[in-house]
Amino acid sequence: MSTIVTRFAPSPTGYLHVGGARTALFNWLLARNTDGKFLLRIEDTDLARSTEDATRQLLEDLKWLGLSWDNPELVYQSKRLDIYNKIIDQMVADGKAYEAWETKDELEQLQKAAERAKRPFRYVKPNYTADKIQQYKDEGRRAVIRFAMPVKEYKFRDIALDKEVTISPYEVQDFVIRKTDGMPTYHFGVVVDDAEMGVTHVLRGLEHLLNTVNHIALQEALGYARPTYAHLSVMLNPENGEKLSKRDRDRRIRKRAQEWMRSTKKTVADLATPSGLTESRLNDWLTTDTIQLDLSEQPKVMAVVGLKEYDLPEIMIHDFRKNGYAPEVLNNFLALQGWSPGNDLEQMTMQQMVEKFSTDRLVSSNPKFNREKLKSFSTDWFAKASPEKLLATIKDFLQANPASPLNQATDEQLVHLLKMNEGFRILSELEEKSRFFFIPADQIAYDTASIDKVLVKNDRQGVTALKQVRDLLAVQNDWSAAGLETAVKSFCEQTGLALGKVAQPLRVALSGSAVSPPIFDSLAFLGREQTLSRIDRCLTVVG
RNA sequence: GGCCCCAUCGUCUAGAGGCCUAGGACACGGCCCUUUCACGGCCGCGACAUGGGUUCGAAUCCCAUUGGGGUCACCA
Repeated sequence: MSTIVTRFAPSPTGYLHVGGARTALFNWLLARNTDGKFLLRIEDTDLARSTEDATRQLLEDLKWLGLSWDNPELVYQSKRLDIYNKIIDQMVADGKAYEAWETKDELEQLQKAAERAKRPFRYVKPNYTADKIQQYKDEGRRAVIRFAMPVKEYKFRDIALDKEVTISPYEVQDFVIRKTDGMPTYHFGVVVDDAEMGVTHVLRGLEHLLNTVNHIALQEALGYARPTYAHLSVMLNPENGEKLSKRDRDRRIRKRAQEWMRSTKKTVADLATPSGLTESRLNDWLTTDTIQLDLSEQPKVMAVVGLKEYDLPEIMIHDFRKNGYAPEVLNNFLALQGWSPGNDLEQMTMQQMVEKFSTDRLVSSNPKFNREKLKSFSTDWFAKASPEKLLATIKDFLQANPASPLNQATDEQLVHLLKMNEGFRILSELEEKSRFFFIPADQIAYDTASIDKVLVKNDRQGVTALKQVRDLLAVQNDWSAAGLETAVKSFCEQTGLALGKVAQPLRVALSGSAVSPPIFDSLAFLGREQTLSRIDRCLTVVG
């Protein structure tokens, strides 16, 4: 039995997308399951979009997920031009490929004409005369190289679909293998590199299914072995049933902005002023689905319409990290999008997934990405995680959220916060509930609705209770959570107040909102001085 | 539109012709727990897209219809 070699071959255009991560995971799982090799290759042949920064982010995300690759030297396609050109030149010499002189514009015209005539567009090699070629050269045109694809029926087996896929001769056409800028196209790059790297199994998204015919034709022309193919289902956005896309985040913001304007009877101008964007820009964005806000504009609009980072659907791996998921949980959930170990088994460690993984349990229908279930997995994972694991995870989370006030916390305090927040789902929820501990008393923002409900309403009974409990706390000796609980509860018994009538005013006074960790833990964590000064400030606020 | 892929609860799925009165998980509903938000416990609701075959017998095999998705670049 020869070694199985898989690979992940992303193009570096930004942070890693969940779809890409899932493809990487499956390739990694297959390699680890069979004691094979998992290789990483950077497909940076699109000069306009590839950046070094993006490569760095990509590697960071892959490392965060724990998907280790086995080639110590990364393969960059942009560094392999000599190899590609040698092969391409030979193909041209052998008549297996040729120079084609049409410009992008000309090709586009042909495609449009075909669309108008309701015919599928297929490239047909024109008859270039020597004069014509000379004329093109004089115009300064540069030729691409096209592969003269043998016209015939192509068949290949797909082990994910568990079937033979047949492509008819009418579907094949001569495709570009070298662009005018001298770079190879994707089709050419993958075929050559997969062969040279000894890749035996290609697991990739279903969107590549029809590309496979180009690849096997090239393999035949070049005398390469054909790898085993498995095309994975496509993860879908549950809201519209389409492929998950970065644009989904922008859509969510637009939807919220429209709701905000409707419910508060605001105009575009009301949105423009506080966000600092122009009215015309916002108008275009609000009315056109294809126009997106860029990364610097998004937060400005979000702040105005009341959207938080974690309200947006996570699409990039980095989004999940920032929202406080553990990488193991994400991997577990991603593994279940298009694969199932059977036997009602769902929650697994990385090790279990490696042991159980098998390509014949791949599921071929497209899953809708269900974040609620992911969140539930996360809840269970955090509940079971060891203290050391929890601490490491929250520190990683804070590293991804440098602006969080929790970055001031000591390790000991973090452990404490983790303990008092038991039952939390994701770390961003813990952060949201606990950040007030680390915000100076005079910077606490009071939520007006909570102030009104808990303190002002019902003849300011809440204010009265708060004043009384302040007096009690001022002389309280035992400032432990248990001691505070005893003191406050006996106070409740004496006054006949329900605990909630005391705890909620306190909570609002300390945190500014009606939500916090358990009240006695919170008091103990803050300490007497902070507690009293926050109560005093709150009392000034309510007057 | 051409071509290709897919089709079990709202969602992710189990199911390899009789173990199916279709199992699990998430979501949802009810009750319980509770100082808030969560968490947790118990109970419940809920699916084989449709129509034809094949077979003693079909969620499972075949065909058609319908529906969904993908793809038609000098982007990967």
